[in-house]
Amino acid sequence: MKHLISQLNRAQQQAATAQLGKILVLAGAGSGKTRVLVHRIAWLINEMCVRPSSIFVVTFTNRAANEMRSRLKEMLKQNLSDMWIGTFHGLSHKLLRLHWQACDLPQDFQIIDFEDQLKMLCCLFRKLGIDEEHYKPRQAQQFINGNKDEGIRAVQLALAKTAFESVMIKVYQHYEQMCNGSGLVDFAELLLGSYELLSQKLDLLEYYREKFAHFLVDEFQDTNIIQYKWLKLLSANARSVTIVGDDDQSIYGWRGARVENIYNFKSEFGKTQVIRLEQNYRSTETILSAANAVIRNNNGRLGKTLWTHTGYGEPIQIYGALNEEDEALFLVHQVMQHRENGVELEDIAVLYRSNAQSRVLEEALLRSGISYSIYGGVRFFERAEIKDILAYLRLSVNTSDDVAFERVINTPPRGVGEKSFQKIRDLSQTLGVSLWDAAHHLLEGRNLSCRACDGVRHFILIIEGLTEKTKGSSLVSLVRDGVQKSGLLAFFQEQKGEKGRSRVENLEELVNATKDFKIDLVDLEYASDILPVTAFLSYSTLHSGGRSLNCTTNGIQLMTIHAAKGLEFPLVFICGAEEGLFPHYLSKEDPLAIEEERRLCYVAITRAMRQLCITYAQERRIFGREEIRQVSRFVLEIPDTLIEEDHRKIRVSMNLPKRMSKSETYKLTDVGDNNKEGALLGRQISHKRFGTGIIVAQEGSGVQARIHVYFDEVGQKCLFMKYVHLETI
DNA sequence: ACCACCTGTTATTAT
DNA sequence: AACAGGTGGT
Repeated sequence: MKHLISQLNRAQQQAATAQLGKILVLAGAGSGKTRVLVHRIAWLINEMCVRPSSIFVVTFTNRAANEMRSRLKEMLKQNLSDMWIGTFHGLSHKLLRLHWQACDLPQDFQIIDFEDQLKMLCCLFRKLGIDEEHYKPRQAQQFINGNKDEGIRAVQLALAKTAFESVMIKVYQHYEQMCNGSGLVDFAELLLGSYELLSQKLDLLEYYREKFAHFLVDEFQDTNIIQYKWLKLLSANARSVTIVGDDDQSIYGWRGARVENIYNFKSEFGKTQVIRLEQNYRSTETILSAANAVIRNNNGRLGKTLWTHTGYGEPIQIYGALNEEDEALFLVHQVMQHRENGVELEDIAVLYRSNAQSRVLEEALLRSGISYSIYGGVRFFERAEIKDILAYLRLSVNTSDDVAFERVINTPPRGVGEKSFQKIRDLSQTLGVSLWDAAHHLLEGRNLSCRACDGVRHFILIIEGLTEKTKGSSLVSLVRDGVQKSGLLAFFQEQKGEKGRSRVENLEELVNATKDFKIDLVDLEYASDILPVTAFLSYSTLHSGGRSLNCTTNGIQLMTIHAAKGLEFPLVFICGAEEGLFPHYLSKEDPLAIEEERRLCYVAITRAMRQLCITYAQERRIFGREEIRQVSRFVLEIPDTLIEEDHRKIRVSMNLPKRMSKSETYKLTDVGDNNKEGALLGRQISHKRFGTGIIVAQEGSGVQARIHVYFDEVGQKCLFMKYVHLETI
């Protein structure tokens, strides 16, 4: 152990070996916080004789939890299955599974994702006859989740002051009933439910307080109100609480996260030892200075400045592309060049603000033959065909699951159309029973058309067949059965083209995935009587993040900045650094939101170890229309001295993207002949206000004629020929 | 009931 | 540019 500890720096050692009690570790990006946490746990076990079963570790992502567990296993070489380690949601889920009876939940309750939740709310809006012009289901979703994140139930809400509020409260109430009736639990409910469980069943609370004496929490700046209360409740008698966080990396305010939690920790938890980790081991000085320069523009920080002695390294490269296709082309170009210089593709990451940006980049990469993998986006378990088959499985364990019923009663089409389904819905409402039961009643009542009757009957048989299999057979054979008997496989096989093929492939991939699925993946090994399907279904929604199931991590990696948090790469590209995109236009009104965007930028920059390249497009297609864009303010906050100045070489040598060259009004030819269009390209010119520059593009004709000029001093500008007086040099 | 086609609408970020 | 929802023909 001494040997292990000696590998840490002073501050890290201090944190890892601190005396029991409350410890707040302010850990800057790349300062080795995971390392500290792992060593701290190892220290507790080895030096303080703490039993693993009394340790409780909370992280934010499954990835972080897995990494920590495997690092610990390697370091300690002992069985750690008694230690509770997981995400807030994962651990809450575990509590609910273990104590489902005390929570008044059905044993096979299922977790619903965002999409399911929204569908339920849409359904509810129709049922309650709410005017969808004025009130949107999306707003209700926000309202409900927002309140749940703060630990507030519908009944606890203050009386409505506005019409809007009263509608929302009504929806919230009905939504709760609907979830209870169907045995469904949403993400926020996992936390709220387990919080209420602990605060209401005092014997359980006592038990867990006794059991867990040591708490460790990662990414504390991202906790929301209910997570904070949950933690506080559980750790009231703890002998040690170690929290790690960085207020500069708080990027989940929109999900209810409160940075204040980290500011108030000292006063709330009592005597606290604060340790700062400010030495960065990840990035070059250049990258770090850029990050520091950007984040300095935020107010109310706890304040810390990262330093390193790894040398300056490469300057930060900035590329202002003509449009998003040019940006993608540039990326391809750069990646190829780096590959020639011996950089592994795995060491390259491409980060962007929103998922929609990935498409153009993907297309360019695909054309160039550079392999890549994408993290996030439309994730595997969120694909329509996968959710369809999961809906069959959900019904097979719980026929009250109305969302699942609604999803697949007529997928694939089996003659139960809108009319018939409405009958089922009506009956379910008048009798106050599930859609499934209503369908049963309706069959007896002979109120359906022949075709619909056959369809419903067939559907019921499929589900009942699957239910039989949930007990005896293996998970694989159940899923394989579901894929076939549901008719989904055949349905997709008949679909022509790329779409149908990929859907069939995905179904096959799902079957394969179930082969090596183990219950302990869900961390539920204690809930021994849980059905394998239920465990699998829970896993599928809780771990929906992450790459598609086949873990091909070769090639460059594409992901949103949010998804990149906690990761590091030798070479990082940040794409779409434009006003309106990053910072996002929905954030620009609110100064606090802008600060969060800036923190996001800080996170993005600090992912890079050796080299950073930032790109933006001067024109981008938004809603199909081309819009002129401006470079992100965050880029302007980076000092010039850190930035590579000579962009011209790249710019002029680049081919123009196909969208441009196809267009009639935008022809480009060799430089040299003044009579041809595009002849001015590459010419050096001087402008009385902007100074000297180089012409990089030319478009339009007559009065519309304009040129794009890259000026040495002020960057790229678009100028109308008829207004400017230029001099060629 | 289902399919093909048309039209208006529209988007952060994600456990 | 993509997508949900509506329309009209089979």
